[in-house]
Amino acid sequence: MPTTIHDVAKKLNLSITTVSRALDGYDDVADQTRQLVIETANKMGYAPNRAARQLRRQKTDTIGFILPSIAQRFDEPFFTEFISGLGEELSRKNFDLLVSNAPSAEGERNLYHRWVNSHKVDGFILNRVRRHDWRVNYLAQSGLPFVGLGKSHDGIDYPHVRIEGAEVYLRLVKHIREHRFSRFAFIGGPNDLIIQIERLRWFKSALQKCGLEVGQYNIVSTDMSSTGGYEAACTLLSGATTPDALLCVNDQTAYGVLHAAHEHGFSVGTDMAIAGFDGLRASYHTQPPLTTLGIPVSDVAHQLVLMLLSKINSQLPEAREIVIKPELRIRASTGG
Amino acid sequence: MPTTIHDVAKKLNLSITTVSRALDGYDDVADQTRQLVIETANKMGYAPNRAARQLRRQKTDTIGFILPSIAQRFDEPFFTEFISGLGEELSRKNFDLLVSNAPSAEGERNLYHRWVNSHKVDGFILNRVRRHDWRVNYLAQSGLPFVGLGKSHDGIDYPHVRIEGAEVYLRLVKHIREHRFSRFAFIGGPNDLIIQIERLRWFKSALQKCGLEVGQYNIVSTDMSSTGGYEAACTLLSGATTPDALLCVNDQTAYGVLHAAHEHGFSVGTDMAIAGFDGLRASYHTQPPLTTLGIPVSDVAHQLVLMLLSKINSQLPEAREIVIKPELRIRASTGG
DNA sequence: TAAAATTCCCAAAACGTTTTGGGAAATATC
DNA sequence: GATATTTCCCAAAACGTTTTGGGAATTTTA
Repeated sequence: MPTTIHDVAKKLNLSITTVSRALDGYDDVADQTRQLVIETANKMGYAPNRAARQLRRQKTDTIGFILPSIAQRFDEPFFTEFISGLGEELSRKNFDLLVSNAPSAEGERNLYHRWVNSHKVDGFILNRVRRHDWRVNYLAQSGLPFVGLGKSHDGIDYPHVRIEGAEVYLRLVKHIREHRFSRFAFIGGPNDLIIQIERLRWFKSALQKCGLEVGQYNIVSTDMSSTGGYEAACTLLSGATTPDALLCVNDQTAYGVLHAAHEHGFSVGTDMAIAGFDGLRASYHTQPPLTTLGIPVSDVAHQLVLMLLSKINSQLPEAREIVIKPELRIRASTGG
Repeated sequence: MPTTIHDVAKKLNLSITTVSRALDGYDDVADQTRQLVIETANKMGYAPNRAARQLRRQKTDTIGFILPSIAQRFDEPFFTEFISGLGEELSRKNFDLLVSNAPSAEGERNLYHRWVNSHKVDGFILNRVRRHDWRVNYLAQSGLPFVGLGKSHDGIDYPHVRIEGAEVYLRLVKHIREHRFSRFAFIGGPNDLIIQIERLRWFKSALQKCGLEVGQYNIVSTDMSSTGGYEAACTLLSGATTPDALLCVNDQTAYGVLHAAHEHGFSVGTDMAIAGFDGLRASYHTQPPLTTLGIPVSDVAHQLVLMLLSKINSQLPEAREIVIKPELRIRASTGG
């Protein structure tokens, strides 16, 4: 049986009110008393019962992250880094992180409903935002605070982090051109994903600025897994005229593409250029090391947490949008 | 304001007791009434307030997982798969998963204390168990249920999953020998980690059975990250007589080792054999694809959850130990 | 028909906090 | 010396459930 506030009060012959207020730092308790309370509370190993506090305060000091059901496979290091970043910042603020992964689209919906209705979290962090995202609409209507990595086109205003990669994408394409690669292809993800929409736009725009054509057939769609990338690249590289510069929507996809390229006998970096997006740590150790556009995943997670917490603690808008520019990391996979 | 049980009761002119019992499936409420209650509760979007229920029931329906502080970098796909497995099984049982990552050894200790004292979780799942593990001692003494992946040598009995890899390790070594590799080295992790102890033992025993010597200098210790593996391999491969068969304590380490091998001009699979352990999905897409001993990470996580829940719900011992044998997955990195 | 058993429901207590609205003692002000 | 102010503390209510211990109808049994 853990010690309760009653135990502490009894031992000191004080009321539970005083103990509570002493620990919470109210100024209507004598310094001497406060010292005593804090000491004995520590000595007795007292920690407030979370459920009782939540019930009384009507907040949970917990925020929720539900892994989107598109990422069924869940083998993406991106999420590990992201979740880790969330956890870091949250624990610094004495908040907890409740995670769950949705088994299906329907299951995902249920999870959100349950967590909202049963008051389980004070707010949500969204990831893999879609063009029209029911989560955004649902949460906005429910009134629960939330922030997102990416902004949906639903006309709803919410604090978010946005990646601005147009400029750096142009630099990437120019760099690849300098190494005499010219037949570009884009290995993308689901079409309604914000990151897909944006990254594909940057790709197209960069090619255009370099005076290159991009045929529709050179833009393929995957589920953004390594296997998805592998399969897409296999078909792409089996055609008569094959592309020689494969730009991927994320690093994960690029891993599969690398595999396929090797299997088809290409020498990546000389015969062919391959690049990713995200800058996962693992990308440094691929063979050859992968050129990629690095996003400071942990920082992004930190920022999202900070935005969410300030939204929770007050209604003040603070920063509505944080813009982050990726970093071009040139490695051997594009000729170095 | 979410709807409470009072709202439902008032709308139906029933007592909250009856509503509560109807929803909980007690048999002292008329079928007709129950139907009505369930219907209107659904229609009103009622979900029991978690905090209130927890407070009254004295359980949280939440289990905790704290990422060990050794894995600071947190970029290991192993954990993503593992956490995902935990989440899957838990949500199936209507439990939640609270995660946190410890910033330091001290921070880790504090987290456990806080979660235990404030009654935040009904149980813990341990990972990266050490030979002498304070977590095991602390939790056992606190009386909170817990299970672990691996068993510490503290003489404390707790339900756990154990990997039994001696036999399959021998098969791995034999396979590598058949491809004419003979100078073995082991790229391991911290010395007091159970997985390091076990895997190193299997390594040594397999070599012995094949009539091979293993010099002490051919066993190196890393932090089990890709970078750790990279650095260890770099020193190893800079020596006068270099090993030609590098067996790694896990896949993550092997990724770095692969990188180092390529950098030193070796052709992995012909000049040199490299193998991992864990069977991460990503290992299929390395160059060359990595030979590894596969562990069904999701299954392991499921089993751990089941053991923990049965421990929580009753004191019955059920299964005290589940033994799992890795699967030998031969790929090109050891000559195919 | 009376007693016993069953069916269906409910009022009140409890879980462990925080917050409200004072109130007694000590100190300061006139 | 009397009043006003400050200092320090506390009893009780509240948060939204679940559980306890009946109790009033209704049905069955004798």
